[in-house]
Amino acid sequence: MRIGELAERTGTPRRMLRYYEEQGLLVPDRSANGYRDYPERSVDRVLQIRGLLDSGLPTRVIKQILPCLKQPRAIHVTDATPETMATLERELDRMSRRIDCLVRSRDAISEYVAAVRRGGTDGVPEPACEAAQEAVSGRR
DNA sequence: ATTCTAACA
DNA sequence: TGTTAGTA
Repeated sequence: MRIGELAERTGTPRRMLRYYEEQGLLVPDRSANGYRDYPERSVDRVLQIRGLLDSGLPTRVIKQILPCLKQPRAIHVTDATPETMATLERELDRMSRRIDCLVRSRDAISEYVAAVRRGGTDGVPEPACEAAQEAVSGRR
């Protein structure tokens, strides 16, 4: 399939699809006319890439483990070289920190939203306001 | 009509 | 990232 179809089927901008190629992730074949030609499996592959990206993994790390990933899903790296394992452990750490941050943000924003719904736009308790501001700005 | 590359602000 | 240009 060509880039347009893959873009629609994965909800990913063509621009990003070309970017992934630049970064060495999904490198498609080229048809005679020079158009990128993606195999069916690309749909899952793009979804997997996006999932990893959304999880905060940098493209360089994804590039490092993507070729080892088992077709469908599940992040089971086939050949676990010690270097790769070290990278993965570092990422695991970052993820945990990120999750903590997200939880704080969710709770703070949730509290703020609840406060606004119950009281007017003005009578919002200071604590909820500050907590939300803090969370949104990524501080702490 | 679609895609391609490259590059601007 | 949007977008535009000039192609194939």
